[in-house]
Amino acid sequence: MLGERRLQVLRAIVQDYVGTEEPVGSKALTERHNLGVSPATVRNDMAALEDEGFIAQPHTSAGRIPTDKGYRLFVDKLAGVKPMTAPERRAIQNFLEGAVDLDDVVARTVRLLAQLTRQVAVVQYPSLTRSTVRHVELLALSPARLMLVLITDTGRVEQRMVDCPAPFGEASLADLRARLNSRVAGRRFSDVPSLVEDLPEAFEAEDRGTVSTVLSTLLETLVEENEERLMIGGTANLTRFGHDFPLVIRPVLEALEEQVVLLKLLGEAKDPGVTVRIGHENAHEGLNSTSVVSVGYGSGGEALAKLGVVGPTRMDYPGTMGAVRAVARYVGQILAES
Amino acid sequence: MLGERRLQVLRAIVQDYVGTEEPVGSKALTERHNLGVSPATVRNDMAALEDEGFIAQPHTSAGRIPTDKGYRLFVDKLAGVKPMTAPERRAIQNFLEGAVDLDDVVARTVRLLAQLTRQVAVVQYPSLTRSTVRHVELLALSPARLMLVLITDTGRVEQRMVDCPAPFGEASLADLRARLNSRVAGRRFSDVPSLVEDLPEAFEAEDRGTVSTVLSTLLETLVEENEERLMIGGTANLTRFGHDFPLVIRPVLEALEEQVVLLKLLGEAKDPGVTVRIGHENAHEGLNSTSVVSVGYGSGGEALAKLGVVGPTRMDYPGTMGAVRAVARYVGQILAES
DNA sequence: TCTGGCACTCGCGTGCGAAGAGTGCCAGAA
DNA sequence: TTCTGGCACTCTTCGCACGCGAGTGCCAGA
Repeated sequence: MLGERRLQVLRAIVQDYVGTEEPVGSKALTERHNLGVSPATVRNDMAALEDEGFIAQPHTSAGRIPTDKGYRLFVDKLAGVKPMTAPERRAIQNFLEGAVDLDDVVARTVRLLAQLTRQVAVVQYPSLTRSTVRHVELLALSPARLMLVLITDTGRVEQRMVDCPAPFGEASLADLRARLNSRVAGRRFSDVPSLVEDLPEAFEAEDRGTVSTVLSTLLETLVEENEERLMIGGTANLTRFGHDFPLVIRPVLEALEEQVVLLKLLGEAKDPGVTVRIGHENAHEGLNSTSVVSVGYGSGGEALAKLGVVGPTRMDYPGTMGAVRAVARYVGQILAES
Repeated sequence: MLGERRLQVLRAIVQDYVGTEEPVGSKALTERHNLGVSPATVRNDMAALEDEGFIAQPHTSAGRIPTDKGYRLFVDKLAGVKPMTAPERRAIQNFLEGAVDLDDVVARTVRLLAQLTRQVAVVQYPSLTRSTVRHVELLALSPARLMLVLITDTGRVEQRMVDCPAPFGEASLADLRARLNSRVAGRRFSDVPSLVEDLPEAFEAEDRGTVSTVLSTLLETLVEENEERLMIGGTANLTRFGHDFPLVIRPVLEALEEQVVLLKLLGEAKDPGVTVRIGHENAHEGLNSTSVVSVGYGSGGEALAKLGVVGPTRMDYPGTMGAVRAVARYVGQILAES
């Protein structure tokens, strides 16, 4: 069992280490924080904290640095979420409000998060399947070639080419478009499969092949694997990683290039609030020396997608969590308005 | 005036330095390349090359490394473009052919270029204004709110919200959509402004305000500044930059984050073929120790946009130029098919 | 349970010397 | 005139020893 003062010592170690990037010793601790006890006492506490695995020494005769477990305790018990100041909130709102379309919203969000947290920002596009259909458009490019365009209420647009098995008349096209929209507009994409399955039956035999092809293209587009997109930014902040950084930065950059990895990373966070995954808690090996702070965002109650930042385990957790939470909130508002 | 052998010496220096990443000395040169002369002779040539500014010594008693001017001479006179091998060409084609939409084409191109050249890849989306209009769609989201969707023949889709000054009936909407498309479909986006300027006159007075609003939104979307988008990838390759890399990588990452900088960078290259900008030839300061190899690509004769790579000045120019040229060619084909 | 003291460890910076790579220059050969 | 071998010189790099200082662990006493 850890006493109250030991927790204070851990908190002080985390704060100092995050600030100075250098192992922190007992003397420095007593000087910078008025713990009311002597360095010797702090040393005893540190020894205990080390036994429990919350802090470690890089080598004998150096100060202590927090372990992943130590950061975990800090995040869970010792620190809250630091709320944004009013000017910061205004700045966020102003910055996001100028966005002209969804791509722009996402791009601005990435920039904003990267600037606020001074870390690498990751923003997922709103999920297709969890959005609702605003409109489905079908365009005839040539008699046997269609373009299918899906538009969500969040402003996301997906388009696909469809090669028809047989020529498809303008009248049939208009018919299909109208039927399709009357069935699915305003409904959730996840309900689309069941809403359209009997649609071919409403058409003449000669058109059924094409209708089926269109529908299967539509359904393929909604498959999990395709629907997830994301944008990252602020990679220049990786250079602030630390002294040993050439070794660390490589795998991180590689992981960031793999969208699959990132999507899994964000997907793992089930918590409705801000989720923090520290160091080895991240399944991906290249990210073992990073922490990921993420949160869901959405226009209504439900989360449409996730956003977050990736940074060194040695990061300002309260501030980062505050920034991530605030940005998510405003992005949700912006999407609801559009 | 430089003799033939001196040029050979320069070529050998560039090749060795690119391979080994280490300053190359006179002895090593004579051993690895059979120049038919002794190290002493090579030393004299090197002294001459140094006087002319083609090579330099990092410090006395080290080998020579090429200067920007040296690379420039190498690229212009001493090396050609190394064509891709047949298997490489097949791999490129296979990789690009699986693309499902334009975003996918661009994303795949970026990955491909990054893998082939092992450098940072940059791909610009096909220019809007230089494409032709496939379709313009107008959707009523609410009585006074429209969504404008532009689709190009390269598969690019742009959407914008339009807030109407007055409610706009379904019939007027269909009318506007039909008139708009009959005027601009199949035409180049750059011609759109002049094609639509008298369109409001065809409508009732009460609808003219809305029509004008729609048109001005349309024209704004075509403004140069908005129309350029790009995607980058392969930033993990920056870690292969060199030993001194922490200092170099930072400004490069920062420059890469600034789309404006990159767009200017690509825009500067006027050459119809592969363009190489070496070190200080790049206007942007952060990129002074990098070279940019770029080329235009397009479905027809005209370049729709640019793509290229950013890497250390110490790069394999012939190979990189070959890869960039080949990828551009295949991307052009893919876009022409879609 | 806390505190002051003390011996101990160990990383880090510094200085020095040897080794090695590479150069510039010169005199002689082709 | 051009190339070549030889030689002295310059610097960088590496290994090593040394001292300093930060920080620890432990112990006896308050």
